[in-house]
Amino acid sequence: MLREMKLNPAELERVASLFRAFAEPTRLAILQELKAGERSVSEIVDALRTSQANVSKQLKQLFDAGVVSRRKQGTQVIYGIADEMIFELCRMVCEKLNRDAVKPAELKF
Amino acid sequence: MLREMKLNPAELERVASLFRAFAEPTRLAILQELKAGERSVSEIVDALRTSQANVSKQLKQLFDAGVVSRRKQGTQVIYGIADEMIFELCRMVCEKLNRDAVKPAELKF
DNA sequence: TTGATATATTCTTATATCGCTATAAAGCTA
DNA sequence: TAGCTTTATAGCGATATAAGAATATATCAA
Repeated sequence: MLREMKLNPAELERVASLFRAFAEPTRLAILQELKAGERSVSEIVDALRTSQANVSKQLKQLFDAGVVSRRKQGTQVIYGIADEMIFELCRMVCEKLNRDAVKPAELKF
Repeated sequence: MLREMKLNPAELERVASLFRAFAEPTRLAILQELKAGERSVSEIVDALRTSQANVSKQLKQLFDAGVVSRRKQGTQVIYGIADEMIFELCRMVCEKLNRDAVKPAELKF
């Protein structure tokens, strides 16, 4: 028997919170880098155009949201995707944007 | 031939912007109301625990994001879901939260 | 131990946004 | 027209957060 209930405020906040992890261009850029495979923080910094401190901070948010995983390797910290559903989400969002757009250029995460 | 490209900053901002529409509990609560069918603004206000001004503002954000549709009916404005993909997104997010959780209570949008 | 490298954290500033109150605008109806 | 209802908007205070600069922490090498 399927429940068809409305989420309470606390549950809505948890859902909103996970969406919030994807609601920022820098974090999406990080996820794009990790799509090809695991990366150390400095590799991500080199690939993006922002500071190491900022990358570290955004990675922490992604980690706390359960979006990325990490492991220490000597002095480095290697980050990876914790759940592939992330890319399915991004794909669906891009598809919607492409449907809505007046066709400027197709987006594909 | 499938493109496997990285989105540029402007494209990432568009994707982030759509995620942002879902990154707020009040807007999710509105979407939950609309899940059962079209609603006027005042019907939504009655269902939620916030002001008419706030509902109106959040509806505007959802509308601008292409998430809800609207039509005037006399003095009322009737809002509805513009794209059912929304619920698929919410479903996937809830499923991930349920996977991650130490099983407090299953979420289902 | 000293120094170098890699990552995280703290502090600060700037900006965005949530929600409130008050008000405006638009459409009915008497 | 006047008054009522419905919705939208403007202005405000409080809070959140993105990003930079500086600093702290940890690991490794010499």
